[in-house]
Amino acid sequence: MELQSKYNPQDVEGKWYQYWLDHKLFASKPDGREPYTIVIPPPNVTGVLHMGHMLNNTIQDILIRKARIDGKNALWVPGTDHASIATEAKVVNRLAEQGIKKRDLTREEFLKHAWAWTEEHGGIILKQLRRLGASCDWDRTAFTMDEKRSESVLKVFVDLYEKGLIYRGLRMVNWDPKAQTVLSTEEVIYRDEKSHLFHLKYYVADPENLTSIGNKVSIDSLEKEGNVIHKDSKGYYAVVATTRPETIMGDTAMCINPKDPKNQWLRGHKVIVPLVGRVIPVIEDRYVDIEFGTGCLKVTPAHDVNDYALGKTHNLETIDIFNPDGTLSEAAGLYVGMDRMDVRKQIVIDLKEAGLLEKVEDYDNKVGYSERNQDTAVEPRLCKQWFLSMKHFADIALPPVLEGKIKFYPNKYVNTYRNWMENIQDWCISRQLWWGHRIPAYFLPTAEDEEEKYVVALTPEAALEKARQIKGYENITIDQLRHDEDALDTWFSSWLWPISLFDGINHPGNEEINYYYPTCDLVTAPDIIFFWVARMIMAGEEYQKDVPFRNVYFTGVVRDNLGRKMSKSLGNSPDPIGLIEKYGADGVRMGMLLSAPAGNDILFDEQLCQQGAAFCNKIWNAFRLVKGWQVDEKLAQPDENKKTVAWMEAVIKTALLEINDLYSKYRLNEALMAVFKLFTDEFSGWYLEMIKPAYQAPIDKDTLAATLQFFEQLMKIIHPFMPFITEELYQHIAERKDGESIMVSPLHLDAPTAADAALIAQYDIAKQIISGVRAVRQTKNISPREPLTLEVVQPQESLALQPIIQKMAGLSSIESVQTKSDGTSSFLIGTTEYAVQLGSLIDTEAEIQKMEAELKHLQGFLISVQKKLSNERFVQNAPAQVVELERKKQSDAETKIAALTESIAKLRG
RNA sequence: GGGCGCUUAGCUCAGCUGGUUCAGAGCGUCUGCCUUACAAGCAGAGGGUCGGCGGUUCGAAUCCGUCAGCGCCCACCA
Repeated sequence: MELQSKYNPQDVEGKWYQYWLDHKLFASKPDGREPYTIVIPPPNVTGVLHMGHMLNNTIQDILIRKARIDGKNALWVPGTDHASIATEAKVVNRLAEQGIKKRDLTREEFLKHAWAWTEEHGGIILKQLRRLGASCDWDRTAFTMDEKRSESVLKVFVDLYEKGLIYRGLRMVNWDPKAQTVLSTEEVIYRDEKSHLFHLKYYVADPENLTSIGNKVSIDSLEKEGNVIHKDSKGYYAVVATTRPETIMGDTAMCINPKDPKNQWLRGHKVIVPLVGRVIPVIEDRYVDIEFGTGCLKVTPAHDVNDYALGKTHNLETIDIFNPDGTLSEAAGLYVGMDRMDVRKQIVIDLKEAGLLEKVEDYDNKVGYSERNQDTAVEPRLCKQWFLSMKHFADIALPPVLEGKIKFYPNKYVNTYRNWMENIQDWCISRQLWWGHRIPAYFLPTAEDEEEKYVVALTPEAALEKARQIKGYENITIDQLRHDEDALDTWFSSWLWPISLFDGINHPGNEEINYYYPTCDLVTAPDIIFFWVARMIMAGEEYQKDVPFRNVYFTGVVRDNLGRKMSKSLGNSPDPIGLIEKYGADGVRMGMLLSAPAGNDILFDEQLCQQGAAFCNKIWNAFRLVKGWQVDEKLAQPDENKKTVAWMEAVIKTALLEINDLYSKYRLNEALMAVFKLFTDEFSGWYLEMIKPAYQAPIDKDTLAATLQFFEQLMKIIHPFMPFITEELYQHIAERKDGESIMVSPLHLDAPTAADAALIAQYDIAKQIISGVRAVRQTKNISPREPLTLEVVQPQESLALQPIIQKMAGLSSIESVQTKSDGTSSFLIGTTEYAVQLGSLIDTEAEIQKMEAELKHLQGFLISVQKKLSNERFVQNAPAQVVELERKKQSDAETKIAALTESIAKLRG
């Protein structure tokens, strides 16, 4: 068949993907082979593919396909995540566009909308992954909220509750006023912000008593003691520095450090909250930093974690001044109904007007934002939530990583992991959301002032049974049970992923979980190391008593070529599908990977995709060349071809060994580079040129057969990186039966031998000679077609590979000589000199200059070596090998210098 | 405030336990070629005192100290 001179990915990619699907080539079932399993980090079900996914999934696909080529039973399980906060927010937004408010809907109505949204947008991302060539076993596609996964989640909740690890408690938690739900500590991202430190006046409520403290009788004497006393026309006041003036309505104390000399005068007094007018006590606690601000801290127990702790210690009243949506509540008394951010602006104006604002300073502080919703600051809030006690999980999840049962690539994340585990906090797992797994807890009817009572059970019926065992509730009915309204944190389902995908929670010890678990590699971004990676290890140890994966490959952040993070607002993120259409999936895969060392950020440059596309074209054309050769069945294989075939075989074996080693270290970009060089330089640049028959001349059948075999091996080696073009050419190399595929055709090569290494060394010298001659042509401006004669000066042994060198360097002959002729340009390979006869083309002066430059360099080199060797301590202390090497360097340099000196002298005549 | 990592050619990066695989690769640059597979190509060339300083050593890109710059993670200083 006729092949076009340009490779067109569009012609083949769709075709082969469909072929793989039709023949179920991605499918895996447990069998006798070694399993190789990856579970996909489930993308948001309603998300679209971005460059991070491209990188991440390209890597997974490479690993999976490599495992298939290695003959393993490879399984890549796909799926999506319900992403409760993000998805619920999207649904709420869409409803808002239609004029529907979430709070006007029942839970059931809302969920109907949410499922509709999921079905509409769900799975787009998985379709997009197919364009990339992702070889997932699609029949296994799972969803964190499908039946099996949901059942697993609820079972685990009940189990952990029964083990006493899940509890319900009143805690200061992080509240997202926009999504109106609580978040875990991990979901809060702190950002540096330029803000202000407002210095507010808190007037002393009982100034008449100021001078009667202890033995002090006058303000003067107080000041002499080091007190810093503020006074204006309205009286004495303390200055409190705060970044959040809008919270003063919640102040229930002011706190000083008992050791603070500046503020002794305030001890035991009361101050007045500005604007609010409430009188609050001055309390003392060593928590307060004497150096910060004025050393006076306003205490707002309802809205600050530290203040909450202070409030507990000092028995302070807690005034919650915010509504769940971040507006001010009735309890605030002022600014009721206004948003907290607006209040901040307004209260500053009002404080200033009232003369209660001493000054404003610029101040850099950190403000927490929801990881999923980065435009609304998180509010600390006191409320009752479900928590998972983490100490036990840290205890079981830390050892496997520290002991190396799980390896991290790059290894530096082990420290991060350990640090987190050692300072673990309990995990707040409830969310005030509807889209998610509803918490299987059921509240019993109680009186207003009575503490809440509840039971935890898989079903309402089971809950009823449990409830009836509680004293006083023997006759309760199912309608009287109130199912908890809250849903679970999304990660509470994701952490079971490697188990729940094989139904290991619902059916422990089933065939699939036994075969596929633990999975082999996890490929993910480091920003979810705590959210997901750590917790999967916890769940794995808890429920399977084994690690969920052996290796974790952390990818970097995809940035643009200026090093900026890709973001929608910058518009610097290319459309992945657009890239695939432009460069082909193979080209984009190569482009992604070329600059992606494990764990380093990748600076994505579209130009790299171009390089990938160019490589495809290179492969394509190499195949075109081979396919175009006419074979002459009667032609005997020339010796040099036989040798070159042996050499190529050695090269491939050697390269494969290196490539496999790079795979094992997850240095995939380097593996790809090695593959690229193997094909481009060794195979195309050298091998094919060496065996290429003269124009329109036939090739012998043995060489052709060997070449096709190499081609097939090379396609298998390249396949993990570039699945489409390799499948296309694999099918062209020989007749393939329907259903056969390169993907499931394992490649096994023997390790290279010493003889292979010797052969490679021999060809290396030949290549150097060829390059030497080409360099002479270049500098002398001689056409590659102009036949030349090469002289080998005083060869120590007969020149190997002479016919090949002649052909590749365009030489008419190669002669051994004792002294080189006049009119030659020469170069050294090792200690042997090679001279190209140039006749009248020779520029003697230029030759002399070139040689003198080299001579000078060699002399300098010789001096440094001699210096080393004349150093007694070096000769004594250095290993014999090293000294020997230096001696060899010395004698080689001397030989070369002698030859050069002689040549120069001769040229000079 | 604590911890981790990085700094090598114009760019992106390799250089593991100190010594010819020690100064490398790819891309880019420059030069010459439309050579009958490929101009998305071929051939050739130039380019770095390995962030600064100090130390250990016969010998340092490599080990130690220190300084500078960059990045990441964690932490309740309002």
